[in-house]
Amino acid sequence: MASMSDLHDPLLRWYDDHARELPWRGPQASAWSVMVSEFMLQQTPVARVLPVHEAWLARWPTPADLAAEPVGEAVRAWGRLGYPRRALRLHAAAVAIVADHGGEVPSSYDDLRALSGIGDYTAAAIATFAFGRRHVVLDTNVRRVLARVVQGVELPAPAVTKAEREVAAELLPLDEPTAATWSIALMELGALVCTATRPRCEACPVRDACAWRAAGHPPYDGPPRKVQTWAGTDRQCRGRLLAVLRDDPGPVHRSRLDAAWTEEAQRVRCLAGLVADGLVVPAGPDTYALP
DNA sequence: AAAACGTGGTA
DNA sequence: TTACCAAGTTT
Repeated sequence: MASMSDLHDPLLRWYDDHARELPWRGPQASAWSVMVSEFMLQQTPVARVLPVHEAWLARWPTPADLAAEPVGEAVRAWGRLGYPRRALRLHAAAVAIVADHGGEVPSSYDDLRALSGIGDYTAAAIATFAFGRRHVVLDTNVRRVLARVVQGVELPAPAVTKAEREVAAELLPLDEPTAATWSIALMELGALVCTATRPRCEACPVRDACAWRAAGHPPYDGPPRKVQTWAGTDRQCRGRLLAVLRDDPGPVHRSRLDAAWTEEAQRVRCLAGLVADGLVVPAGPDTYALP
């Protein structure tokens, strides 16, 4: 069993030396900037978030700025980040922040958690990284790092377990600012060194305390991890249809959507789904637009 | 509790 | 080229 100092001191020191400079990090970043980044980073790599985040903050520097616009503008500005419902939810969260929190991003976990699009991870992340609160921040990076270093396995279980949460809670430093740095350092290590494939163990600051390394890097042997299919799926169809709307300034005729996806039954079903989700609105007898 | 939900980079 | 993966949330 590794002692606390075997992990904490080397990792905190490593973060101090190797942390990337990102626009949503550091004392100059607003809570809103942090919140926008967390929405965009849900399942989307940093490199693709960077330019969209910058444009977003330039256009909507506060929640009130976004809340004042039609939600369709948020969907359009979301661009090709993927999972466009996140844009809907971010807009809804901005509206709620104006209505219920005086236009300021709330600082408590519970208030954050109550906003649309904010689950356990994002609430903890915003409370921690924007406000310095002390919460367990358990994202895919942290889970992987702890699975390896503490549990000695290559990858964590498909879903978060109680044991995992307990390990993370025990390791979280008591001091608030240190807890925040610890969490972001764990995430950074997972993103840069302790990666899902081909981890750079030789560059790892906690390799001497790593249970997975000590065990000889045994391969993952848990339940099979499901692979997302893509070609021909509703997800791809929805993406195509929404791209047509997004790339055109005004309402578009149904024929434009028909041209984007040949299989009719699926196209009709997906368009109905987009409308039901609030990502698309009928704008006339045969035209559609962003909301 | 499992499935749905986008997109593009990398090996 | 196919497979895997990327700071999850919702139903």
